[in-house]
Amino acid sequence: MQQKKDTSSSSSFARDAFAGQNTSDRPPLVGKEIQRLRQEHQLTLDELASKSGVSKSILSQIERDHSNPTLSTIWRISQALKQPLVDMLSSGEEKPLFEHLKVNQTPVVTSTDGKFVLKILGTLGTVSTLQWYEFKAEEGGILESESHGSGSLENLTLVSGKLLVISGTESRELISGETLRFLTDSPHRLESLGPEPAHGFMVNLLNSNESF
Amino acid sequence: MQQKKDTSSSSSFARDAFAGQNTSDRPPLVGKEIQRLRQEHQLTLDELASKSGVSKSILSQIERDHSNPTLSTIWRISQALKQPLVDMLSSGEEKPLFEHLKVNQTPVVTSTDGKFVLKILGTLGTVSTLQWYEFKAEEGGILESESHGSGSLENLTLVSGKLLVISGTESRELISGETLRFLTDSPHRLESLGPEPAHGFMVNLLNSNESF
DNA sequence: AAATTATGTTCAAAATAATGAACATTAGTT
DNA sequence: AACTAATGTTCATTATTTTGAACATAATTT
Repeated sequence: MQQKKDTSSSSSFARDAFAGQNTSDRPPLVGKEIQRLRQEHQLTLDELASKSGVSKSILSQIERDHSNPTLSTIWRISQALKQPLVDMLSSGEEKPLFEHLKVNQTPVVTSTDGKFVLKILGTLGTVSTLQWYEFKAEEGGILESESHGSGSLENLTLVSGKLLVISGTESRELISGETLRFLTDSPHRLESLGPEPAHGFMVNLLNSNESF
Repeated sequence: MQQKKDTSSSSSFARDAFAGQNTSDRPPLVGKEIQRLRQEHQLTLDELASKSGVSKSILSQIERDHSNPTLSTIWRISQALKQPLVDMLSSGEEKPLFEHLKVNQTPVVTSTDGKFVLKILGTLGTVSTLQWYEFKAEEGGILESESHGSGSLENLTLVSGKLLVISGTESRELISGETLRFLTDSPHRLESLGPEPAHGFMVNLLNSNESF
């Protein structure tokens, strides 16, 4: 309806609201990524405009981060470029190609008796949480865990040794090479039966959000 | 192209452009999800408004999908609700992460020379796909992989041996006990440097390229 | 070089998202 | 019930995005 008298009109956005790099305290800047994808697809602004239904003028501005696009606009662009919307947004934030954890940087959890050692290899948390570990336990080593919340799932793979798994009232014995999945709604316990040390991997899916 | 005039004030958006469910041919409807999160945090519209800096009137409309929010608006809301922006967009429509666990569609990763052995420990697929493996590779064993799709993440932990990881133009050398995470947007390659066989664990988060 | 074509950028106008205040509705009290 | 307080919705206005057309700038052809 009404326009700023200021003739610099369209560029106020970038300077005022989103100036600078995306230091994760600002909305993601999608411009460069959109431009990259467009050029990768060998499309001109005109072509992308007709494919997406978004005018080429606003495409031009969005690519230069001179506009704060609407959800529907971003979505139409993402469709035309066959790129998941979510990817387009997150790729604005630059992520390092490698993350290299040295031996002493890997978090280790040890049971009270020192016989059960759990190395936390990675975690990933968003809606639900994912964690994975390597574990080593000499004979008699025991790991006790509380419930991880309803719907949480534990996946154990034994590389060597023997392991007794007790969850709630049930129990299983695992031998080398076997994998076991079970719900961790209730407290559970791992016990190395020996004689050789138990060694294996564990992947846990923790259900953080109740929903449904 | 997009919208007609339709004089009836502010609600033309939902009816004309976004009516109905998000059947993945429309932009995601974030309203319900935002409302859910707000209520989960026990916030009123007023409180969320002051926390996020977004006016409560537009919050009300967004929650009812009567407005097509701007990227910066969605972002400010996501910040106030401590929810990754990307999650808010994708969780609008998709199901909970672990409904059913199927051991199916095991990804085909073939060692070129037979010296690299991948044991598939588990897979879990929904919005994004999770796979984990144990691997063993004698000296000189090479595993080549294509890109797993944008946003995919590979997590390698080496239990023993030496491993050379090349992704795109960069490379790293892993020794026993170390962990490496990297994006697998581009083709990548693992090579066992020996002399003892490389043995380790791998967790892959694959980004499914559909939806939105 | 001039003319033509292809591509990207700016301009004024129209559409619509965002705001603050008034209004409506529910929930809790007297 | 009537009153109040709390919360959510609509209204009028303002601020911005989006559009289509005009403009600018290369790149190619004549």
